[in-house]
Formats: sequence, C-alpha cells, structure tokens
Amino acid sequence: MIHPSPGGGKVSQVTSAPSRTKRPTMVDVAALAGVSVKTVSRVVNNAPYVQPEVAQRVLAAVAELGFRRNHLASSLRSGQATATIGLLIEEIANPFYATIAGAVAEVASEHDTMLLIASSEENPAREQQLLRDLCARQVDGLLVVPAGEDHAFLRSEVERGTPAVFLDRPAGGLPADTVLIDNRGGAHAGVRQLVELGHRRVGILLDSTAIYTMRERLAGARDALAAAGLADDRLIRYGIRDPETAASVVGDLLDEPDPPTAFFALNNRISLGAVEELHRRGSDAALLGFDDFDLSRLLPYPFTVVAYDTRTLARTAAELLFRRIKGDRSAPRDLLIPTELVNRGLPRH
Amino acid sequence: MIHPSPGGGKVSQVTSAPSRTKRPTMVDVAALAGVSVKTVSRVVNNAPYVQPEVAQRVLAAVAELGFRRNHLASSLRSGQATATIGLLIEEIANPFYATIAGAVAEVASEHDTMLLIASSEENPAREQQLLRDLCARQVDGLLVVPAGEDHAFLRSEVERGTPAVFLDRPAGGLPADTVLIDNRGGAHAGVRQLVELGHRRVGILLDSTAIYTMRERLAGARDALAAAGLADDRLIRYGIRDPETAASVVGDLLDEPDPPTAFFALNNRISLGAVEELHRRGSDAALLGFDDFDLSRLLPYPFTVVAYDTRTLARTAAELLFRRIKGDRSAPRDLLIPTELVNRGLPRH
DNA sequence: TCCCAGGCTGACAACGTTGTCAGATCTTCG
DNA sequence: CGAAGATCTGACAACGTTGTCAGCCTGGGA
Repeated sequence: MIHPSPGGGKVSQVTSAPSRTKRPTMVDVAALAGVSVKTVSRVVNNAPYVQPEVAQRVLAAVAELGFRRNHLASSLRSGQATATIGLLIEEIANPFYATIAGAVAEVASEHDTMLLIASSEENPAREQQLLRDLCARQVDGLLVVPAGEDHAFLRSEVERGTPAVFLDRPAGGLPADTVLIDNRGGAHAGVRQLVELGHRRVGILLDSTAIYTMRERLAGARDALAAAGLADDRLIRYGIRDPETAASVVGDLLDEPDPPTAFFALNNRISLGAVEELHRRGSDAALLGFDDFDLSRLLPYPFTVVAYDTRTLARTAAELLFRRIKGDRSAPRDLLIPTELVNRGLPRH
Repeated sequence: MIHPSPGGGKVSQVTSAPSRTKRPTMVDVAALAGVSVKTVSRVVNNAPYVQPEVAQRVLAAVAELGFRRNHLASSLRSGQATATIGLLIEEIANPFYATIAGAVAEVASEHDTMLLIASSEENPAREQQLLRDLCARQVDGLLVVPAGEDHAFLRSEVERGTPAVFLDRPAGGLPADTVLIDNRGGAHAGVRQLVELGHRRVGILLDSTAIYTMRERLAGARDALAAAGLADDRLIRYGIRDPETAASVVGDLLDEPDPPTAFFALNNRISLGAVEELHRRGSDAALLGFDDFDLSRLLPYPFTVVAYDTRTLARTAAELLFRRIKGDRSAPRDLLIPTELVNRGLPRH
C-alpha cells in the first residue's frame, strides 16, 4: 500500500488541458537533426545515398518528435498513389455486402492499400455523388456495386486514370470491367432440378424487376419452366421486400385451389419468410432459394439453395482492379462467378 | 440474328487506347474562364463576392473541363478537415463489426464524412500500424475496437488533435472516451434468472479470458452464482473458438454423472453450437446466450439471450467522436450500453 | 598531377489548393 | 465633393512533401 501524500500521490503525467500541439513536419525533424529537409525525406523513404550516421541522427530526431509523414502532402506531390481504393456498396451492415467488404479489404491489405467505404443506399443520385467524392479524394481505383443504371458520368474519371470495376451488377453506359454471379444459369439449374423431381407448379417469389439480379434470376427460372412446357406467370409474385411479406405470400399461394408444390425464392430475405411459413404449416412443398447464408443449415425446414461464393466474387473484382491500377490497359473484361446447388435446412420432423 | 459483317459489326465508340488525360486543375479552369485561380477557388467553394456573370463563366468552364476539386490539396492547404474518419475493427465480414461499420457510416454520412475502414485481425502489432497509418492520412478522428492492450502510442496523436473513441473494449494506457456494453451486468442478470428458475448447476462456455468481454461476462456470471452459493468452477469450460467445439463440449458436460441443467454461452458462436447439440439430443437443458443475432429466433431450440443493440453502441461512439471533432474538450467519458433478456428460438417439438 | 565517377547533400521549385492582403471599382452618406 | 465603406478581383505565399539539379567531397586511374 502506498500512502497518498497530499498532492503528490500521482505523478502528473497527464497534462490537464489536452495541449493541441502541432504535428511535427520534416522541417522540424531537419532542424533537430541538423540536416536539410530533403535528407529527412530520403531517410524516411529509405532512399539510397545517405551516410549511416546521418540517417541515425535523422531517425533519432524522428523518434524524439514523434514525426509521421503526412500522407496527403506526400501523394499530392508525387502525383498518384494514395494507396487508397474506394468501395461503393448498398449498405455495409447487410451481410452480403459485409462479406464483399471483408474480402476486398483483404486483397487491399495484400497491396498495402486502405479502403474507403461508402454506402449508396440504393440511391442513384447518392451513388453518383459518392463516386465523384471518392474520385476527388484521388483514390487509386473504384469498386462499385451499382445502384443506378447510368454510369456515363464516370467515363471521364476512368479516362483520367481512376480504373473502376463493377461487381454483382453491370455498369450502364460505360465500357468497364464487370464481375457477375451466374444468376441466370444458377436459377435455370435450380428450377430444372425441381422440374426433374416432378414439380409441375412452381411459385416464384421475388422483389422488384427493377433490380438486375432479380430480372436475371427470373429469366433463368422462366426459361427452365418454359423448356418443360410449365410456364405459368400467374404463379409469379412480385414486390416482396421482407420475410414477413414473403411468408404471407406463400400462405396466400398455398390457400389457392391448385397450390404450387414448389417455391423458388429469389433472394435470402424471401427464403427466410418462406421457411418460416412452410414450417409453421407443416407443409411438404419443396423450397428453392437463391443466395446461401450463414445459418441456413440450421433453419427448421429442408430446402435447396443456389449458392455462390461471395468472397470469390469480391476477390476476383478486387484483384482485377489492382491489375488495372498496376497498369493493365487491356480491353474491359466480363467475368462470371459460377453457382452451385446445395441442400440446406434441417430434415422435416 | 445479326449477320456479323467483317470488322464492322460494332460501332467503335471505345477508344482502343484509354488516353490517360491529365485531370484539369483550377489553373486550367481559370485559363478557360479568363479569371484568376483564386476566383475559381471562390466559385467552387461558394465564397461570397463574385459577380454572378463571372461565376457563370467559371461554372461553364468547370463543366466543360469536368473539373473536380482535388480534395487532397484542399485539405493539405486548409489545415485540418479531411472529412474522413478512421474505423478500426477486427474483421469487416463479421456481422457484429459489419453492424458497427454500418451504423458508423450512417453517422459519418450525417456529418458529410467518409469512412476509412481497417481490419486489425485481432493482431495488436497490425492494429498499431494501421492506427498510425490512419493518422498519417490525417483523419479527423478515430473509432477503435481495440485488439491490443496498450494504446499509449496513440497519446501523442490524440494530443495533436486526432480524437479517438474506443468501443466495445476499453483502451489501455490512455485516457480516452470509451463506449462499452454492460457485459458484467447483463451476464449477472441472465444467470440470476437461471438461478431463480431453480437451476443449481450451470455450465459456462467461453472463449479465452484474454478477451476483455469474456472476462467481464464470466465475472458477472460468477457473481450471480456466488450470490446464490452455487459457484462451481468445474463447470466452466474455456477456449471454445467455434460452434463445433461448443457442441462437443456441451455433449461432454451432459455425459458427466451430474450434468448441468443449464448452460451459459458467452458469445453467439458458442450459442450456435450449443443449440445444435441440445437440439440433436432432444435435451431439455436451459440455454442462455450472450449476443443476439439475426436468425436466432428461427433456431430449433428455445433459449434466452442477453441482448444489446450494437447499432446504439456504434452510433453512441460515433456521435461522441464527432462532438470531439467539433471541439468538445471535456474530460474523457465512459458510457455503458444496457442489455436486455430476450427469449429466442423455436419452442421444443 | 588532373580528371572523372560515384557517393552524398542541399537549394529550389513544384504538386493543387486556399489564406492573406492589397488594389480597383462602385456606392453611400455627411 | 470627399471619405468611408462595400464589393469584387488577383498576386503571392504557404500547406508538407518530393523531383530535379547542381555541387561537394573522396578515391582511383591515366
């Protein structure tokens, strides 16, 4: 135990008023080390031709002052290379985009690059403003999950040396690298399997056809049904935004006179609602979903998903972007990430 | 069907060589508009005292050249205000951190600020390097979910005007704003409820006590058990990293001669494994988890979680940070986000 | 001895922008 | 009519860094 002596119990290492000291610059370091600013720059950047003992003096000064190179000034002067890329997604908190962000961050980190993330919130105007802002910050490249339909405004930026790679959805009005999921093929394969299992009436549940992925998946599903002569647009339900709506739509369809024996949910929010309703009713309708997700295997109803690897999607796009940043000027590429049919959910009863 | 005519099937709107034009600067705009650079600056920044017709000319030149102000140069010259904050988390793809990132991005957007995100991957050395890098990029402030135990190295940065707010875990060796979950209180309340329900043997499942949140939750649980005279350290299992391990540990405990009648899983990865095993065995042991998660209500086993609002945690921290950025120099604050007991999972059978 | 190459260093300008200041013009008021 | 202000504009320096270049040494070869 230490006896607190009045006023002296604690060494006052904390200056009570946070003294907003100015950041030291190379000028300060140079003065302390007795060299020129340029020499400091050379030492800080590991440039050759500095006498070891001079370098030591400089490093000592750097340490004493707590100098950190100003990255802004550095990249302003040296032209490009802010070692930053911009990622534009719909919404960070959404697990799909979070996975994308994680994979992109990983690739970025492999290239000693930082990640500036912006959320468009599905708003094309906001998307445009954010992309412009990212360019104004001189990012070395852009990764974009498009919200809008028209990206012509990016053309001049791309021509001026900020490469852009689009992922999950195609760019509009701009020749650019694109990395997409095989939405159409995956939906086709899944629905064909339902047909082969003997299903003749397949309810299709989707959000808006204003969304590219929905259009593609719907097209794939229709193709597969049409190929078997089973196309029936009365079984398609649009505008499903959340699990609750999905559940009630599934209920409505099951209550009709000649109900579907199978459902195709075009995204995982819809799958979730469908699982809930089918489980509640003890139904034995087949369920096919698009998009896998973390806990799908623990849900209380067996279903098949058209799965794909979101990380591969994102890594592929990011790696392509870095090739562009490093100077690859070849023609824009369109890459397709394959899908796979996977069984999920817990067996019935 | 389109007959491909040799070499002419497509209008060549794509300049084969993407001509890396230089970005126009205020100098270019000034020359085109026939004014000084400073006047361009004034127009671009909506400064007063520019004749409307001159402003028009400048804006026309801006539009014609596709000029965008260089944000780097701007914030270099004008001192601070990069309109960027840094967020350091463990791993972006993890839903917990994704939720944090989303909420932070939201608050940042309300302040017209962009978000630079970095992942420490639980590595203190990497954390330190990333935080330094963020400072070098002159961010206006830092939000940190600490990985390491010592953040004294940040002291000089904070004193030099980069405020930092820590969340979810406390900072080490640095007086700083901190926003934490009420881990201890939540665990205490949950376990007390188990005791009140008549449970006398509670298995406690956790990851490493090297993790702050684990220590706190464990302490809360022990307190509650001790208060009822039920403390029994033989029922505590450490080092559980993933659902699979959790499941097997639960199995082991249930196979012992005098098995627990209740389990407390200290995070949601562990809860998940416990749910799986309890469901598989058709057990009727009570389960208490810490951390709510999206699909918890659909899991096939009833359990109670100590829940909290991650978004509130993150928003609180972000708002505090922006108050600091705006100049609030009051003493560092410690805020506690409350928890709540919530029933989850589907009823047995 | 001189010359030249290579190692080492610093002065200076420049990156693109904005703060400061001074000057020019115009209005207003005593 | 003159002074005081308000409005408008541009020259210049500065933010912190790095590219360019010139110059200083030292040592080795002719």
